[in-house]
Amino acid sequence: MEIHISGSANGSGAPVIGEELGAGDVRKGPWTDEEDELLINYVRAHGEGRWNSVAHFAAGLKRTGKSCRLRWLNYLRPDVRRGNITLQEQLMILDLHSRWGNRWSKIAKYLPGRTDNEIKNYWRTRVQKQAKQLKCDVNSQQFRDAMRYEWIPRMMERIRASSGATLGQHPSPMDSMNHWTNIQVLQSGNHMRSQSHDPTVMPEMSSMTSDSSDFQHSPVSDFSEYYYKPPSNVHTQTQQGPTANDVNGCSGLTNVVDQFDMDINHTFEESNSLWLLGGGDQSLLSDDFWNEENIGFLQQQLSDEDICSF
DNA sequence: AAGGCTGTCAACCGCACTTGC
DNA sequence: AGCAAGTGCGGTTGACAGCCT
Repeated sequence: MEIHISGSANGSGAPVIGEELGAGDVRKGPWTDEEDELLINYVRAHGEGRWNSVAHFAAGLKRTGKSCRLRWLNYLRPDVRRGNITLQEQLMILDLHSRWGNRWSKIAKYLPGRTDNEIKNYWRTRVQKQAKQLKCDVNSQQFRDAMRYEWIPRMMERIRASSGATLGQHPSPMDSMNHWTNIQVLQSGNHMRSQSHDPTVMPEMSSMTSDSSDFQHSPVSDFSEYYYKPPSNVHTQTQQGPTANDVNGCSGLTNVVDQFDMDINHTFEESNSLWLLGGGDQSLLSDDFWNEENIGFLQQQLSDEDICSF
């Protein structure tokens, strides 16, 4: 058995009692500065990927390939952003999660510099906490409705008030959000809330593939639930809920929504660098939507039976 | 001051998927 | 087609800092 005393892997400077080395002399636990340096040097020399070769090429780095990959992607990568999740990012996370569910890596692709791990942690520590505080399940229809019809518009309003002047001349995610919200409001009155859901069940998502599903709609978002358009080679029998036609008799809506999906993806990509990296009001950088004022407001909204009465 | 509690976040684990043979 | 190795992803855990009593 070998005990390691690691350095300040988390920047705290506090010594961390190391852990036992496994059968293969593999180290676990917090990374030391020396290990970080070894890994950085390895990536400089060999590039990303081939993580299982790290232990071979980086002498002294007794980590598994998986551990090295994780350390690099979540911490050492030069473009990793640190610090508070901005209001815009929070909004983006709420929106994308309502569409895709716990597809953290997919969501992370729309938040430059943020890792799936960071977003996942944000969701668990902030959003789920607030859902608990509001006494509703994070996957419940109630919570999703509150998020969609109250929280997101409210966040948009705040962002618009703070950054409208600087964002006004460019397409922004806010424009897409408005587009999206408007469509949903259009639909909300007559159908969506009348559907029965099991609020505790997160719909199965295993049928989705990673990249080809970029423009698919996850059943997690009830908006997409009704307008899900599976790939032509996929049978639709497992798809729950009525089709767009069933719901509103509007055969063109699926196309409208598909077009919107392309819009929002395009817009996000185009504008991310602008509005995330300084295009907006910098005062929002450390803002947090989950403050007392907003939570109080939301509690009030949730206490009303018909929270989307428009 | 000390112990307990809570929130945050880095890291690990297990499983699924992909790729090469 | 089947297998193994490599990689990616999401869930979970554990360490630590800060707050509370």
